[in-house]
Amino acid sequence: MAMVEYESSLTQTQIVSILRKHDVSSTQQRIEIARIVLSKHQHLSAEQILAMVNTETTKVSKATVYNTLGLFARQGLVRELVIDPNKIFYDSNVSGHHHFYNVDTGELTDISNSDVDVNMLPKAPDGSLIEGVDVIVRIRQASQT
Amino acid sequence: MAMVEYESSLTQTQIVSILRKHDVSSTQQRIEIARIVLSKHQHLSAEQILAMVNTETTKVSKATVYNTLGLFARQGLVRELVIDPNKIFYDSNVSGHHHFYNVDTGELTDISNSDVDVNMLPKAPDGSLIEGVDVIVRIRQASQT
DNA sequence: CTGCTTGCAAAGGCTTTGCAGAACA
DNA sequence: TGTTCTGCAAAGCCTTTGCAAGCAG
Repeated sequence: MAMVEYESSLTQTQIVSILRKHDVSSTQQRIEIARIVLSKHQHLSAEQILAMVNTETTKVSKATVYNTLGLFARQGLVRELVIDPNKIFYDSNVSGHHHFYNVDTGELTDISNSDVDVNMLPKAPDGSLIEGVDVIVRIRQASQT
Repeated sequence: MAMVEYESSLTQTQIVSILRKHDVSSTQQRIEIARIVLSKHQHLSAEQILAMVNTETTKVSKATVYNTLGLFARQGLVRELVIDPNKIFYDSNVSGHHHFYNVDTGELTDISNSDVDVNMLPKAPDGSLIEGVDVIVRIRQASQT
């Protein structure tokens, strides 16, 4: 009773397929982590993922969680969000979108890409090319007066 | 010989005045740090600032550099840039502008505010208000083929 | 003088690493 | 069976903190 509640339910087979598509070989632990991270679009810290994974059946060590998340990020399965000075957030939504960051609560909220219109005039300097654009809208609790 | 080369030269009096304007009382160390940080628009890590300050006459401890930069940020003298997972950059350019971030080199370059047109459609959720918008354009070395 | 500031070093939080045992193909 | 992966704990990096001595007004 009282089991996990994922929004989208990815089958083990689907997860394995996704991992393989990103050149990540499947292991029990990676599947568990992927299940948490990929099933739902949200922003989780390594610490949170560690906790969520270990609420479940399988126990995964801290080292493996960190290493796996780093691997996932390198392989493009998740996106690393660097917003908070002392925590990396992992976002399974790899497609272009942006974020509200509540500086008071540390809360992170999605902004749909279509809600932000960024007209980039400058081209990347030198011989560099644009890889992505992150827009972080820092918000703060409005004073209730 | 072989002295420092600051772009704009702020006099001690000017620095003191700026600090005071931001409710920061003046001390020898804060003035030294401010001289480095405020004289020129650039992106420096605490580590770099520590090194630059201690190249000079006055020696400032690591703790004081970190604490002072935190203080400066809180008082609006500088802006903390959270872009690199394991380093905070301090930007003396407090006015609205954005950044190129070269993921290969870690290099940070300014984008003038006028070069980016962000049309923010979504309003901040709840009773929150927008404090600022950070746009980070991740760039990467173009493959020379 | 009285309080704020500095500095040293130790502590702290997050993440990475080394290496032996375990799991996978 | 060979290779890759996991896990534990220790190490590492950046930053913060505690507390005594020092400087500012």
